Amino acid sequence: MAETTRLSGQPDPGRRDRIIDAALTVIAAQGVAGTSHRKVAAAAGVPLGSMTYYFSGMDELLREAFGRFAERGADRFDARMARARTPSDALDVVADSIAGNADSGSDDLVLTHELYTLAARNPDFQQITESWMARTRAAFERHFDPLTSRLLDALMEGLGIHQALDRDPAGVAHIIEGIRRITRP
Amino acid sequence: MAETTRLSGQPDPGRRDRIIDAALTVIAAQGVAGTSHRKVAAAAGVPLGSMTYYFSGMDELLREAFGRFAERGADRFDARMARARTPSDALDVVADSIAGNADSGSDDLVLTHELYTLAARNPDFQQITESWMARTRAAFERHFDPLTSRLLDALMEGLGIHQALDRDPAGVAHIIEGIRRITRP
Amino acid sequence: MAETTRLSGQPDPGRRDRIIDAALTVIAAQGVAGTSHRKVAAAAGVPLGSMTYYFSGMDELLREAFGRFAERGADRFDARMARARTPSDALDVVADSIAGNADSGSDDLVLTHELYTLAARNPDFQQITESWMARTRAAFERHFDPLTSRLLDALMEGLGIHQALDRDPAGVAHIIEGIRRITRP
Amino acid sequence: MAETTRLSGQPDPGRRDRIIDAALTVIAAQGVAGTSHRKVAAAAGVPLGSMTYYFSGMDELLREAFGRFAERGADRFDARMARARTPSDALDVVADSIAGNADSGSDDLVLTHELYTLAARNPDFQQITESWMARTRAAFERHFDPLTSRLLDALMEGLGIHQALDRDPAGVAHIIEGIRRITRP
DNA sequence: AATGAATGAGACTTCATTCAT
DNA sequence: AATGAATGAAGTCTCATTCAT
Repeated sequence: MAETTRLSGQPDPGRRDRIIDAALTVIAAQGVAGTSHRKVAAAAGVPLGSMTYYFSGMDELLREAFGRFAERGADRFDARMARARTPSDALDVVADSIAGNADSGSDDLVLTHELYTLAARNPDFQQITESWMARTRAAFERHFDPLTSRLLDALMEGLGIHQALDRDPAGVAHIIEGIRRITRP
Repeated sequence: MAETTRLSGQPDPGRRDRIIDAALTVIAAQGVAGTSHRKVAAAAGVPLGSMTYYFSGMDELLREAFGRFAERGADRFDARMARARTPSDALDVVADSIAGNADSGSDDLVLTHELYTLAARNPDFQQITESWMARTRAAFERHFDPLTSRLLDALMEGLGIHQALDRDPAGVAHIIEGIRRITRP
Repeated sequence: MAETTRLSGQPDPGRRDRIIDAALTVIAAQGVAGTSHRKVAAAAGVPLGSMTYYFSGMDELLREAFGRFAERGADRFDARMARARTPSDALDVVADSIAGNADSGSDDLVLTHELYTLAARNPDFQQITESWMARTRAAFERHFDPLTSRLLDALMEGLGIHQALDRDPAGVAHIIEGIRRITRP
Repeated sequence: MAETTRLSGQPDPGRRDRIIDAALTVIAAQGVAGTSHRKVAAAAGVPLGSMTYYFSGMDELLREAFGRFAERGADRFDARMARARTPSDALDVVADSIAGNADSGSDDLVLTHELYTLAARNPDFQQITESWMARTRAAFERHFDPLTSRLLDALMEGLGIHQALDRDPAGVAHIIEGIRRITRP
């Protein structure tokens, strides 16, 4: 992970970014509960002292990390929806997204839940989920009316979660049937 | 919380239960990440040493606490669905359940997310969510076919989450429309 | 280790003995530093409460355990020396005893050192080593004069220790040569 | 033991060494079984947190402490043997060394036994005793052939131990006689 | 006579944060 | 601007011992 050896005291413009990415890695692996300055510093290959130099504390680090995570998720979904030409294409994208959650230990899934957990208790993080949700719905609204978009978003969320937590997950056919029903006025 | 002074070493049959309930209280307030033996012991009004006397470690405590939480949730939902005489009654129950999530800081919501977060990484907790989901679906299947039950469950999950994380949550009318669509073959 | 299930409160005459033997097993495996009432109780298959019922504390237990260990060691050596008919036989016994220490992790070796360590600091245990030494010398004096016995005992001790701690231990021929020299006036 | 008050966070180059020496003091007084981070920290006059800052755990501390102890012992013996001009001088050194063990509670004796006890079970410590023994023998081999050196070393070891554990220890005359015999081919 | 229940003390360790450099 | 050194607080856990039964 450390590219070239760097002399102490040399400027290192990307360092803050690297720390944020390392934080996401550590959180995915050990959970927010198991994340510490030390572990993140080790994962990022930076001295421990950097942690409180670049971030006021663990909270700021978590906020930035999950902010980036949500933004990336929204960007990705946005891009895929932008490529969809017809509502039918859009539904395929949704079905694919849900089916992609299938393996329960994926980093994305884990991080999503960690974020929701923080958001359930803390307004700072709720703001992150709120924006993410808004962008997802906006992406839907390229193809569907607002109510349908909202319902579709909720169904996707619920199916995605169950997909991951279920030992006998729904097949693609069932997912498509759900999408079909919810998008039919 | 401590009723009568108790002599050292005296049996206290309800103590284990009290600790589990206290754990849920602490988790709801501070999250799994912020939960410690000390805090739970203080909340339960028991000495710190009791914690590892009754539980092999924090893990066992969390497992028991969330197991109880899930069971209670399933019992409650089961009971409400059992009282529903017609599919229409059942849908009312679902709509009520979802709308009940409205306040984002509710203990139930917070605990649910904490549980999902654990389940996303740990099979022991996944087993808890799995059973919960199974019981919820069984309750649905009193009134609907299996596929509809599964979709309804997912929609309820997704709407519930968004209900809580959304700053401008869906109104009851929208929820009902969603239920209507998903239950219509 | 537990033979037949025994009802609580039933007399169990051998229990004290079993605890002492279990203590030696635990000490051999984990050292005095790693020995606790709990571990010994578990090894002996008796309730924890028995420990302080039968023994005033860890000290008494250690004293009894090492007392028995030393006695057994002395008995064994005594018996072997008693079977020796000539001084030459006796020397063979000594050589065999020393060579027997070869594997450094043997229980006897470990326990011997644990005992010496206690004796180096505590008169109670010094009394145990003192008696053991006295019996060993008495066994020697069946065949040798007191001074030779004493020297032989010391050489046996030293060779035994080095035998065990040395990665390239002395061969039997060297041991015999040592015995030859020390017994020659 | 703490000289001047020191501001929190200030470097203190000698501290690691002081902890190691304090550890030896505590071990000599209370045994490995009775040694804890707390006690060593108190003896060294450092905060408890320093213990795991400087040493990965108790094991590393013990290894370093006994490593230093053995090295010092070997240095001392080496120096004394280096001053011996003739084999006869050398034998005097040996006799003195053995007689020096006379008081059973001496720190050196106690520490030696603690070390042997650890070495009997743990290869890391066996390596320490092994090097010590090698250096002792090398010192002997300045004056004697290898076999005699080895036997002499063993006799010294055994006499030293018995000297300490014996309530009626051998007099110097006996010790000298032993040395005389073992060095006579 | 014997023990299950319980706990206070203390074990090791991790950690976020401070501070002089 | 950046960090290595250091520490107090708190974490989990083990333990010997006490006591009512």
